[in-house]
Parts: sequence; structure tokens; C-alpha cells
Amino acid sequence: MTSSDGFRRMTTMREVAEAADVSPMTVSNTFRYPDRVQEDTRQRVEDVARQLGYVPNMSAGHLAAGKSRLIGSTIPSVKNSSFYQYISGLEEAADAAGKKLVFMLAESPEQEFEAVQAFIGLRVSGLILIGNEHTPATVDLLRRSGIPLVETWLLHDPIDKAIGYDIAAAVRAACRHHIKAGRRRIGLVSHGDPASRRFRERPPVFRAEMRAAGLREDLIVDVAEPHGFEAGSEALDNLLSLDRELDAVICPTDIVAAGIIFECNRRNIAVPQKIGVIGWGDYEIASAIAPKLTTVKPNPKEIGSGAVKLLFQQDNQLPGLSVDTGFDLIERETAS
Amino acid sequence: MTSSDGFRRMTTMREVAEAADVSPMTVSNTFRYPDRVQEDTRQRVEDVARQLGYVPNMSAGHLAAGKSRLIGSTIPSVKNSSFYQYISGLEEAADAAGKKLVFMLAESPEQEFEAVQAFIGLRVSGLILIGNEHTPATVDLLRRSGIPLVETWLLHDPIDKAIGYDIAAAVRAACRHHIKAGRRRIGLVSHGDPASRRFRERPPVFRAEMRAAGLREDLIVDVAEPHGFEAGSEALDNLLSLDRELDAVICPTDIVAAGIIFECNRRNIAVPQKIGVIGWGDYEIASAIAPKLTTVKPNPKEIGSGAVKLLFQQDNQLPGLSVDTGFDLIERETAS
DNA sequence: TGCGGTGATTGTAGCGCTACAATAGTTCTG
DNA sequence: CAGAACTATTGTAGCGCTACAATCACCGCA
Repeated sequence: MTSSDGFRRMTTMREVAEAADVSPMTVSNTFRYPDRVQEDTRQRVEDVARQLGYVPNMSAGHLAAGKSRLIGSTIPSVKNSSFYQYISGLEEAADAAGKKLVFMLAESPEQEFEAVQAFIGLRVSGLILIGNEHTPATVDLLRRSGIPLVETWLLHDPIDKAIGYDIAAAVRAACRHHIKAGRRRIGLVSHGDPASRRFRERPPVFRAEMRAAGLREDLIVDVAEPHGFEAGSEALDNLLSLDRELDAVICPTDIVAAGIIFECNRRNIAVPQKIGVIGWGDYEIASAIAPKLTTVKPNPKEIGSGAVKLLFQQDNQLPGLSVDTGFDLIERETAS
Repeated sequence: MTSSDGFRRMTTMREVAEAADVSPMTVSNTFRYPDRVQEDTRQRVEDVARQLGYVPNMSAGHLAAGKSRLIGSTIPSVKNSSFYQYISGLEEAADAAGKKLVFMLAESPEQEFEAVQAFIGLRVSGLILIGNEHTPATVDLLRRSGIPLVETWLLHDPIDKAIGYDIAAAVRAACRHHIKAGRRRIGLVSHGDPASRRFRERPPVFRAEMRAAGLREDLIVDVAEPHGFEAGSEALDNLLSLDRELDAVICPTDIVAAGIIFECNRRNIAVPQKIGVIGWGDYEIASAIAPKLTTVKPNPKEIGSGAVKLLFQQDNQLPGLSVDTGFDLIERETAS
């Protein structure tokens, strides 16, 4: 193979054109607008192109056309398995729209900025970001670029458009579920990472609900890593030392919930009899673990496919449009 | 925002140059080779660029330079949590090398072909693919393009270079571990998806080991989805109906192993007393579940970072180089 | 026979940038 | 103080492609 930062000189459109004895424009049309080209010509061009291993140079194409068929999308980390469905949704919808999805990793607002900058540099035709936790520089760049943008998993204050669900409403539903089941000492496992507003939003809502019900509102513990099982043991421990009569928990993810179940098993605490547990996300483990997790289920696939549709929706809607894909509180075994 | 398939006319290098009263080349140098430009000039150009919201057009840059700073990488699916470390490794090494990683989803050889084509279209400077299960068209494209390529997670027959571990050796280690513990009726949970040679490689090695030890070599069952917990229950069921005295299992992933543990709990089968279980991957759940999983641990992070380094290694090495990152059989509780 | 109409094909120009060579400006050496 | 040896900056040319308008070939019909 060639040197590390160049690439072997590849077949160009002109070479294909010469070999197929047509003009470059016909080759271009063959690839971009096949029905502008007569059947047999197209066939011939395609054959020659294949023989020569021709792959159109997107950079040149994008430059000349002033547009691209790429959609840029960030992924926060691949720890969270529920993003699988989200990404499937994105992929399917992008495919249907004839666009290509490219991803870059963005685990912090700073990395997100880098990713956004690279995507804008590539002149993607649309951008899909997770959440609304951006640096001011990112927001500025986004605004100036004018690239269609969808923020996902949340609804509030979109820069352009947003699709997701109402997290506060889901917290309320979880609280009320426990209360209705007669639980009186309810704990919340939260995650305060500044990068995660979608977690930070929860404690205030929780407190308000508890206050309204006349219950303790201070049973809140923080975990550093909401995608690890150990966080569950730790959180349970801390919660129990706050109130040893704790009888219910609401978790930031199903992983933490599973960690709590594992820990309860070890300590011989009966779930749901002694402690009721509500998870979040409806990950696979929710229905695999024994007892099965009661959990908050967003609609990741709908968020994904909806995001792409929203991106290219030709509405005269002013920016600020939010689409609510809803959520369900799936009742299984860990919280009656 | 603008119409769906274009983007707002963005600031160009020439505009920045005019505003900063320098030539376009100085702007170019400011971004690409800062030390070719005098400190104060650079400062001025940077300020002006920031004010105008200038983001260099990578398409134009790539076209003009005949090269890019992008590395293309496929992700097979985001179901598998152990890829997190792999991707971290890629990201860190790419960062250190001053390259940008872009991902595309490739869940089948056909999707992989599309992704490779898109990456070549973008003229990435290197390509990192998972596994060696490619369509002939993909291999052909890869060969012709001459783009540096690393295949990961495997060692055999690389097109260009490969980095990973010896799966056959790991299967052998797992078999021998069970045998040494006195297990005599050992089952293998396999996964025959044609897209997954890394799974398909296992049964023959397993059979050979069993034969060599004079044990049954036909206790093999297939699961459709190696990343789901239910597969565990199902596999255990099938294995037990093949031999109700089954006393050991080797799994394709820790998820399946966890599913088997869950099922054993339900059926009151003691692990590891009655059945020993070896998982694969050392996912987080391996050390979270009770009893803790004995498992095969590859070195995902090393595979990731090694892949990037390998990609741009200026060795005179002929293509065909494979780097073995090894594996460990982590002894925990489910197989003594 | 000629003329408009239709559809396929082609030439022109330029997208925004960078490699490279050339030029201007500045310092150093004998 | 001339001229070599830098360094900072600038023109020139062209990367490979596509939008757009122009051209060409062919048909039917008056």
C-alpha cells in the first residue's frame, strides 16, 4: 500500500469517460442522475467504471455541487446499549432518504465541538446531536453554519429542532408509581456529571414530587458512572445509610438498577417486597434479569428515525419545533 | 436554516484573506502549517477567521491536497459493549496521530461494502475494518484503492495488516480449563451467522479438542443472536436436551453466559458445582453478576490503539503483517 | 422538404483549497 | 558592504467534479 498520508492515484471521471468514449458529464450523470442517460450508454459507462475500479471522489463532488449527501451524527459513547435501537432508527431513515450517516465520537462537550467542526468542514447536509449540552462555541458555530440540525433525546429549547421525550414527566410517573404502591421512603440515584443535563434534570422533579406527597425528598445519592453495575451496589449502600428503612429506588439506567438487584440478592433483601426498583431505558437486561425490571422505556428507534425525517422536513415551521416520542412505564416485577 | 440539501453559503478562505489583508495562502498556512506564519500575522488571521465564523472546507482541501486527515472505521453494531474500549483505543491513538476518526455502521458485508465505498469516496487516509468477512467486491475495492488498511479482532490472512488475537487458541484454552477441572460433558454455544467468521471459527477447534480428550464433541448448539440474554436460556435448554448430564458450557459472549446463569438460577442448577460456565469478552456484567463469570478477555483497547498505529506505521514490512494482542482466561467463579 | 419538439449528450466555467515555485524582506558573513 | 542564506509571504495552476446552458440527433407532422 502507499505512504501513510496519501493515497494511490485513483481512476478519475475523465479516464472513465475516455475509456467509455463519452464526455465526463455523461459519466457524472450516469452516477448521479441515471435516467438522464440512455440505457445502453449507462450500461457501458457502468461497465467501464467497474473495470477501472472507479469510485467517484466525493470531495470533488461536494465542492462542485456545493452540497453533500452526508448526515453527521455524534455518538456519546458506546457503553449504553439502548443507543443501538436509536442508531438503527437513524440508519434506516437515512437510507430511505438516500443519505449517508457518518458518526464521530463525542463524549464531552469539547469533543462534541471538534466533531461538529469536522462535520461542518465536510459540509454535511444535516447534523444530529445527542442532548442539548453544548459549549457556547458549538452553538455559535451551529447557528452561523445554517446547517439543518436536530437534537435528540430531549425536548427543551432546541437550537433548531428537537425530538425526544419529556424526562420530567417520566420522573413524575416513576415517583407516582412507587407512591401508589404504598412506598414511603423513596430514593433517587442521580448522576451529576455536568455533561449530562438529561440526568441533572431529574433531582428537582423528584424533590417536588416527594414534597407534594409529604415524603422525604433528601434520599438522593450520586453515582459517578451511570453505565456500570458497581454503581448499583454503591448507590444502594449510600441510600441505606441515609435511611435504613428505604423501600423504593429510582435509577438513572437499567444497568444501575441491575447492579442494585445484584446487590440486594447478595444482601438477601427481597425485591420488590422490601425494596421496589424502577430502572430506566428498558435495556435488554431489564427483561432478562430475575426479578424482571420495572422500567421507563423511551422510544429510541422512533427518536432515531424521527430525527432524520425531521432534519429534512420542508416545513415552514419556525425553528424551535420539538417532537415528543413519548415514553412508557413498563411494569414488570421489581416494582409492583 | 436553509433548504434541506444545500447549506448556507459559508465564509471562504478568500474572504478571510481579504478581511485580514493577507493572501489566501497565508490563511491556508495559518491553519495547516502555523509555524510557517509569523506570530502576529497568524494571530490576526485567526481573529478574523473566528469573527467571520470561518470553517475550512475539507472537501476543497482534500481535493487540492490529494489527501485527507480522516480515518474511516466501521462499527458492526453497538450492541456489544466491549467495543467501547476498542473505540476508545482507536480514538485516543487517532487523536495522538492528528487524525479524525469517522464511523459508519456496517452490520452485514453488504453494508460494509457501502461504507467502504463511501470512505474511499471521501478519500480517507486509512481504513479500519472489523474482522475479515468481506464481500469479494469489497476486497477488490480495497486492493485497488491502495488505502492503508487494518483489519481488527482477528489475525488470519489480512488483506493488508491485521491486529487481534488468536481465537482458536482461546477456544483451546477454554476447553482445557473445563477439562482440567474434571468436566466431561462440555457444551459449546456457537453462532453460525455467515457474517461472523469470528464465531464460526470456534466449533472445529472445539471438536478437535474434545476428540483429543476423548470426550463428546457433538454438544454444540447454535444461537441466532449472540448479544441477547434470552439466547442463554434457549441454548441451555437445547444443550440439556442433548445431554442432561451436561457439566460445562463455553459461550460466544458474556451476555449469553449471563443468560445461562440467569436460567440456571431459575432452574436451581448450581453454578459452578453442577455446570461450569465460561463466557467471552469480559464485559462489565462478567464481574457484576453473581456468581462472577470466568471469561476469555481479549485486549480491546490495545486492539483499537494498535490498529491506528499499525495503519500509519512506515515499515517496509510486506503486507500481511499481523499483530497479536493476546488474550487472558480470567478465572472467576463460574468455572473453577 | 422543413420546422418545432423531445431527449441525449457535451462544453464551459468554477467550486475552495493547497503544492510548488517565485519573490520580497531580513540577517549574517567575510 | 556585497552577496549568500535565511524567513515570510505571495502568484499560479489545477485537484475532480457538477450546474447550467448550449448543442446535436432524431422524430413526426404539415
